[in-house]
Amino acid sequence: MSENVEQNYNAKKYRTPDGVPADIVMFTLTKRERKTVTKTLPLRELKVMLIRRKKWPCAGMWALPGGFCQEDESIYDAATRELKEETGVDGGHLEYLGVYSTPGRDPRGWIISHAFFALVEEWMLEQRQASDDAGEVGLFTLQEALEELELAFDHHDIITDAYLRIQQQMLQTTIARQFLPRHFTLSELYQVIQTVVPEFKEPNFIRKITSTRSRQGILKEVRDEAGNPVSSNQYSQRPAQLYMFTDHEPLLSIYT
Amino acid sequence: MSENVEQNYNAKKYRTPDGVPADIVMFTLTKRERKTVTKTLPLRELKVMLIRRKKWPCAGMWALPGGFCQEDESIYDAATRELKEETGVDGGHLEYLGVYSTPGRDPRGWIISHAFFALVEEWMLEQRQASDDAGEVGLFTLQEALEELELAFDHHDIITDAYLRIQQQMLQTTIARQFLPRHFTLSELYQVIQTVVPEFKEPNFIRKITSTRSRQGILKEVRDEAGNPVSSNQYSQRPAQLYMFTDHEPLLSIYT
DNA sequence: TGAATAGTGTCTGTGAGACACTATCGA
DNA sequence: TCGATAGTGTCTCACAGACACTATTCA
Repeated sequence: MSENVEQNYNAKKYRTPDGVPADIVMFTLTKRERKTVTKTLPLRELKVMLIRRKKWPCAGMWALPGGFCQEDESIYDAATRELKEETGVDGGHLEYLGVYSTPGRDPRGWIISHAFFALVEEWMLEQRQASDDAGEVGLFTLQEALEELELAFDHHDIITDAYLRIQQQMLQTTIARQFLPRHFTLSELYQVIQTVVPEFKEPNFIRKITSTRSRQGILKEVRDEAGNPVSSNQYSQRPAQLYMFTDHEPLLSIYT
Repeated sequence: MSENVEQNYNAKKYRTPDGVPADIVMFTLTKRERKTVTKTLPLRELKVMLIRRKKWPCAGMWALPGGFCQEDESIYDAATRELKEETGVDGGHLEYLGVYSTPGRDPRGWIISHAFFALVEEWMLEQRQASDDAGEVGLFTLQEALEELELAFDHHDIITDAYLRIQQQMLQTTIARQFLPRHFTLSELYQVIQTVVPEFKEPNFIRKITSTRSRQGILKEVRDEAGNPVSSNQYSQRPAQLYMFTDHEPLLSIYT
């Protein structure tokens, strides 16, 4: 019974885990300008950063970046530290995903891994590629990562879960802002959503999002000092109204 | 760097955690018949089960039931096992909540706790109250647990998080089914939602939920073999149509 | 002028929301 | 007949969804 375990508890009297790492699924949205006669939206792709392992176990296989948690930090602290070590940046979106603890998942012993996912900008990962102790680093599309690569440990499961989670978050929260500049056009927003969630189809997207009720205050138009709407023609011939996210996160319900 | 840690990894060469417990926030919806002249809905209250600790640390304080994870099981297995030990039942809703790892959260050492929440029926907890090795067991409303009791470790945080999570899940998934019989009336459903999320107010609940579009197929009417609608007057003079949940879980989006 | 993207006009159908009204049954 | 819950009638307004149309800019 749990109470007996607790009342007799004494560190090292029982078998304890051999390590508690934090592994991070680092997503980025790459953006490549297209060479066309007229202005167009850039191509965007959702990619995940992996490193090729050099040592046992799983030498030569691709794995998530991560590292062991230390006694004087929380798991979240460890993930923050790893993210900074890998990208050179603190800040950005870092969110807990879950725990992976199936017995035998790591040949080194009883290793309980905590997965996070991070949304980072592409240039942050380029720094990482320059660092030398890193080993080989790669940016892969989700399809490549999940269907073509040989992944270490249970990282295939972790990436699958992270992909599902980021898709859900993309539709239910405003994390799209992590992949956009502060001011953006509705086409850009739509493109970001569709890049992460290809199933998302809204033919009347602009219509719906600009009708006050349904956007529920998550967006507002950008206006200059004089109160005039601000638009941009960076990606199109005709200038498009710029929008920004508000601080409001709506509460969804299946019953309303 | 994480790679160096990994390449030199050797169990017990580094400081490792002193234990990885699973703690469970067991919610139940109590149901008490009211003595009135005519039939009425029962009173319902959301409660959480706590046990009073008998030993150091936090002796005498109220704590979440839980126990240490063993090497040959996953954290989820450990939670399942604990849930069964506490309630005598396997099955029911058990869901991962998160990890609690702030340094110093447990005076016994480096203890990383994994929290779950479970939705159980009241009678399952009564069995637990009968078992003797258990120590004192109590069922408390959320307000009592969070504002009046002295809680062990960081269990106040865990219960707060679990409460927010169950409220979110109540509105965004069909976990309400865990608190209802297979066939139920819309008043019962509304009451269950309101018990868990008091802020939820829908004056036209029946109207909205019975209009095909907005209920999105999560509910369907109960019909008998002949295809006639089935109703019940268990809680009201006038019989009410019975409904049941379908297997459909709708996908919500802030953008549609 | 044509290509490419940004938006609007307009119509139909349907849900939201409010509020008063009727229905059913048993005490 | 009254109390208590279940459910409907009806009205207004706003949004959803479709589709054709106009607007803006630059090569």
